[in-house]
Amino acid sequence: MDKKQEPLASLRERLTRYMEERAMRKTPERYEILRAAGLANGIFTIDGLMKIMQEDGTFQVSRATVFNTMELFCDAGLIIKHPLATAAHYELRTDSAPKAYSICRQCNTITRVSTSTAKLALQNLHIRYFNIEDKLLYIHGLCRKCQAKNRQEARKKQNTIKQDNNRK
Amino acid sequence: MDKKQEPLASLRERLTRYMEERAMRKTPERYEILRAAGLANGIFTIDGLMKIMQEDGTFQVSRATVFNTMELFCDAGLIIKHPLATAAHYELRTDSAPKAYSICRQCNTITRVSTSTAKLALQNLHIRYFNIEDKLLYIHGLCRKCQAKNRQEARKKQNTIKQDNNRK
DNA sequence: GTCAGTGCAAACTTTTTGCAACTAC
DNA sequence: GTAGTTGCAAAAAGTTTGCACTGAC
Repeated sequence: MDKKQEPLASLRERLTRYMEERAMRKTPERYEILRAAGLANGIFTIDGLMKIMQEDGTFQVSRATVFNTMELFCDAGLIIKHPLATAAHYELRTDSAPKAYSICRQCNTITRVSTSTAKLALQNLHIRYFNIEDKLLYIHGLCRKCQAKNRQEARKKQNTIKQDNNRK
Repeated sequence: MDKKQEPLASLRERLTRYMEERAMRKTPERYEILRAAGLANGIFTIDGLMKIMQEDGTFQVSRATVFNTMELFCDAGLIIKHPLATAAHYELRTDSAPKAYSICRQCNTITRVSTSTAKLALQNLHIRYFNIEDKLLYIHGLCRKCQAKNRQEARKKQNTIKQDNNRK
């Protein structure tokens, strides 16, 4: 069995249990969307998920249903929602361990980063009267690509100024 | 001098420097919006900021300009943007120390929390090739109020079921 | 058979953009 | 005077909602 499918199977069970407890209908759409989220393999957007389902092909679900279902999955604790400036990003939530992400303020790319050091510190962090479900650390800044891009543009600009000076 | 005004004065200077370096216009609107952000005293939204400026009265700025200016302030590193599910929240950025927030998944309230323990662990956290500007820890879960509210509703529901059973 | 859930389109909210008018330089 | 900014309104993008239809129970 594909190793990646294991957490997905667990999530599927949790979804079933969640819906049964609340007497909700176990529609094929809901399971299909969860499956597609598994195929996404990491962080994804609604658009991305729609594309995956279209390419995968076997099943068509409307955009509105995907939105509604994502909210259900969030409430059920099956996915994590990252409400970024551009569009909400999601990812499967296989455990409740603290997670860290880098977000580039220029290209808005979000990337999961592994920070075992920070994780340990955050693990036993509590807040009085607040029932913690998730700890998400967002590290904002400039990614490698954008740093390089900016350096190059600064160089170009510098050259233009030099040319201007030579012309005088 | 009002103690609270000190960081604001520093931010004003940084704004001036930022704009001068880029030959941007030091318009009264920009300084006025920064002042209003100081009056907000914590985390605020665009709507909240507009209201503050209306009540404060001396100056009127259009919504679009506030949005544009907030982006400028972000780029200048004067404010932190929290792109939440409901609407973006902002706050003045007086230093680059790691910050933590609790966000209730039910009422969407965001609150700054002091976590000296986590701060220390996050302080010396680095990512290869990534130029870190801010570290924001979001702690998702249920706030005290919503927990109480949910408990109360569960109790009410339980009573209804009991009544149903008695009727039979 | 019933009603929760879906699909579609339309509404809604937040944010961005185009353009004329303005004003800081 | 000129070009960067503002204000307004209109557009865009993302998300939510209303309603008729469908299918899970």
